[in-house]
Amino acid sequence: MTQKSIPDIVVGRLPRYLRSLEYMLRNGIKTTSSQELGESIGISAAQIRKDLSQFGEFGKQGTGYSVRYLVDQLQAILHVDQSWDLVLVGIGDLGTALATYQGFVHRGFHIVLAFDNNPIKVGKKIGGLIIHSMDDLEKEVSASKAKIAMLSVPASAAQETADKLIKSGIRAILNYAPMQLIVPADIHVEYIDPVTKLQHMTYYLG
Amino acid sequence: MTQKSIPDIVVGRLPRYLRSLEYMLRNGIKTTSSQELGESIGISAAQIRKDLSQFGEFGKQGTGYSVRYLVDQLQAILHVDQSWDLVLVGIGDLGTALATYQGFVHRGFHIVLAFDNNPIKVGKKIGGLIIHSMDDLEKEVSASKAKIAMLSVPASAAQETADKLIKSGIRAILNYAPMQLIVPADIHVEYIDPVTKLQHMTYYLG
DNA sequence: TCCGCTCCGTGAAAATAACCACAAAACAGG
DNA sequence: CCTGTTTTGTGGTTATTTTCACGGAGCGGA
Repeated sequence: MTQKSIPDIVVGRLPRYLRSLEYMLRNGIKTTSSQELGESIGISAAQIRKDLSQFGEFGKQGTGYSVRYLVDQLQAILHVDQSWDLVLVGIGDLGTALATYQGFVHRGFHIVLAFDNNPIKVGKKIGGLIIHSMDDLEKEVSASKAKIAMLSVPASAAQETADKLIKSGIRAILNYAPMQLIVPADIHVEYIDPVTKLQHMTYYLG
Repeated sequence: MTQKSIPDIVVGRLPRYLRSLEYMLRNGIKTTSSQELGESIGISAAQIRKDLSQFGEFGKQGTGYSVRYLVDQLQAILHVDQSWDLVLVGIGDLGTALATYQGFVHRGFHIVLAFDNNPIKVGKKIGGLIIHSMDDLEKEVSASKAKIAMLSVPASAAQETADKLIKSGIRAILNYAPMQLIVPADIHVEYIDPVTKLQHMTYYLG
């Protein structure tokens, strides 16, 4: 079946398919087609069929895809048919927003540990979590089963913090700090930098 | 010279080059090479040279690139050698974080208008801005010179809000709502959905 | 049952993107 | 002014990604 590895660019599209399909599911749409799904997310129908075919045959000719079934399959492929624990490091304005954001829980991601190095914040509660000292990071993270961290510390502290997280067993980092992290090859990093996105758009605004 | 249009994927890398170069500039590094720049952001040297060559010749053989000069050039290419006004719609936890985030101002983006439809919030101040009612959105945005909006409203309100923004002269939207927007071809939209990024990573975490 | 539509999965083709490798420019040291 | 080293910009090649287009399965109606 899928012995040779799937291109990362294909994997990156699957969450977008899933998001749109989950929306259909909530709205009671039972069946869809590659055509319809493609139009809803701005991707060609052929592309969607090709992407999905990398993982198996999920549709029926003449009918299309069962939304429920395809959601289940994509969740399994992306391993989001289980709940994931998250670690949150850096409880500034952004970290606070992340800690209280309801969208994570609804989609299977639970923040279980929060850290900040500001002594005034340590011990306080945020979104049901006690803020721990950065000094306890390695101990606490190692003791947890979290494999994913969200990093919302200042750029100047990001690399150092990432190193500690990796040493503590973290395997994937969602980095909100506006800088590139240097990590071992088996650690996955994704970046969220709104300014980078804005600058991409200003190119076209002439 | 560069009459035929530059691939979007190339444009998307320029902000990353710029970010790294600005970091070098702050640290007093006067000169760099495609090799060094590439290593700092995990992109091949050949790729960087090829990308830059789409816009002109910025380096010197044997020497490399003047960091200062290349920063200036990239800023001009991306049109971030000027300040840009932003509109922020949706002042929940995330919107609040965006309103107070210092990283925008430092990199030339100024939030000039903030909107929320919650009457309790309207009239209050956030990060030096008065929160306006959503009812005044079209009037206020049309009167401003902002061309870019950040959208941090609930998914259910995103499309409707985007439509109003576009009607008011907005040409680019940074969408934080976890849903695809349907917009005219000449409107630019970029998406920030952390859950999508997390799901991309869980694929590899098996 | 047969016909007309729909729509998947896929091999082949086309289009894009990334990489390689080299001529030539820059410069430092003798 | 010559030599050795560095590093750009780029034509050519390779690799990846997207699109095309078609056989055939599914389904509904007559």
